[in-house]
Amino acid sequence: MQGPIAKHQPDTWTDIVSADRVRLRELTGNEVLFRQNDPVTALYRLEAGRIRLVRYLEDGTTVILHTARSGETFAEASAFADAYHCDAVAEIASRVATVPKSEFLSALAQNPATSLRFARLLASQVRDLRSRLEIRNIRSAPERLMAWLRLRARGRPPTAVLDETWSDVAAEVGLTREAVYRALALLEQDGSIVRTNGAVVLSKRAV
Amino acid sequence: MQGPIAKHQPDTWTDIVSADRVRLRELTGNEVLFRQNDPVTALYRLEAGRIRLVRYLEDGTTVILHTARSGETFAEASAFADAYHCDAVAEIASRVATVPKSEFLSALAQNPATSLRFARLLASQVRDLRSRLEIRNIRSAPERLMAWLRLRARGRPPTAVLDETWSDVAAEVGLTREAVYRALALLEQDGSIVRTNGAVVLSKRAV
DNA sequence: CGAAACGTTGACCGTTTTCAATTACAGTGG
DNA sequence: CCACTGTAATTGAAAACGGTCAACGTTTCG
Repeated sequence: MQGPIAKHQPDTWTDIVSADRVRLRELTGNEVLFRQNDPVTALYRLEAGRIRLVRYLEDGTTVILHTARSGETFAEASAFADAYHCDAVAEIASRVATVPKSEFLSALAQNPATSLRFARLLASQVRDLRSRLEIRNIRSAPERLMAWLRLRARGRPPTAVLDETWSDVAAEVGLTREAVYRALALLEQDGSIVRTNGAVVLSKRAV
Repeated sequence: MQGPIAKHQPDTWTDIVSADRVRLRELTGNEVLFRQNDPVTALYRLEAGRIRLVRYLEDGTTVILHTARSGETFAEASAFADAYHCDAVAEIASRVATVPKSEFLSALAQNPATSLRFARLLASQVRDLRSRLEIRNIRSAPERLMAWLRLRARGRPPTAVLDETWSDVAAEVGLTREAVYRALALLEQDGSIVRTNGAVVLSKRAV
C-alpha cells in the first residue's frame, strides 16, 4: 500500500462500473434518498452536500448512524443486502452519484480482480476509521489535535498540508472550532508546531 | 443483510483459509508481533489480549493507530501491501490466530465468491465503525450512552443485552467508567431505561 | 458590495475527568 | 470452607477542561 494512510478524499470504488451507468442526482435539503426497507437499487457517492443515515427503532426513536460528507461513498454494505437498513436524508442540498447495484454486482462477478479492488478500498477505509476512532480516545484537545496532525504529516520535517478549513478539522477530530483554535495556539506557543499558510510543520517535542 | 448491525463479536474472514493453515501464537506483554516495513507474511485475528498498532513518524514520535481487542481481526489492509505500515505490539499477554497471507490471497483468487465475502465483511465493519464514530459526536454522556444502547437494542421493547462489563462499554463509547455509571443513574432516574441483570430495557422517552 | 463563512480570542459555566473511598463479588489457595 | 486478592460497580467532592456565547476582524463569493 503505497499511498498515504489517512487520505483526505477517500478512494472510491464507484468507477468500477462504467462511467456512463453512473447517474447524478440532485437532492434538496431534507429530501429523502432512500428509506429503511426500500429494496436496494443503488450504491452512492456523495459529490457535494451532506447526507444523514438514520436508523429507526421499534419504539419510534432514531439513531444517526453516519453523516456522509462530500467525497464519501456510502451504503456500501447495501450491495450485499436486499433492503436498506436505514434512511438516507439530505441535510442540505446535495448531489450524489448513484451506482446501480445490479451493474455493480455484475461488474464484480465478471472480473475477480474487481472484487479484490473493492475489498482493498474497504480495507483501507477500515484502517482509516479505526485510526480516527483511536484519536478520539485522546481526551486533551491539544494532544488530540497533535495526534491528528501527526497522522496527516508527511516528509521531513513532518508537515501536514491542509486542504480543508479548521472548522472541518474540528468536526473530524470531534471538537468545536474554538477548542481547535485554542489548541493550535497552545501547540504553537510551546513550539510543537509552526503554522505557515495552509500547512503545519511539526517539531519534535513529545507532549 | 439479515444479522444485527452492531455486533459484539465482529464477523471474521479468517475462516476463508482452511483451519489447519491458521496457527495460534502466544505473545507476552510488550512482545512485538510485527514491525513497520517488515514484509507482510500474515493477517491476524486476536483471540485474547490486546494489541496496539503504532505508527512511527520521521521525527521519532509515534501515533497509536488502533488498539485491537479480543475477537477483532486486524492488518486486513496488509493483505494488499508488501510491508506492514505500523508496529503491532501486545499490550498484555495475548493470543493471535495468524492467517498466512499467501494462503489467504490464493483462496480469494481461487474462488470469486470468497472475495465477495471478504468484501461483505469489510463493508459491515465500515458500517459499524462509522456508527461508533457518529456516537462520539454526541457530547452529553447520558445521551451518548443512550444512543449506544439504542444501537444495541433488539426487540420490543428495545432491550440491550450486555456481554461485557460497563468498563468495557465506557471504553467503547469514549467515556470514563464513572461517567458511564453516572449516566446510567440519570437515565434510570428519568425512566429512560430499566436495568435488569445483564440487560437494559429502553423505554420511549426521547431526551 | 454585502452577506456568509472563516479565523481568533475572551469570559463564564457546566460536565466530565480525576482522585478517593466503599461495597460486592468471584476466584484461589491454604 | 474461609480469609485473601483483584476486579467490577458505585458514589462523592474538587479540579480542569472544553463547550457555549459573544464580539470582531478578515476573507470569500455570488
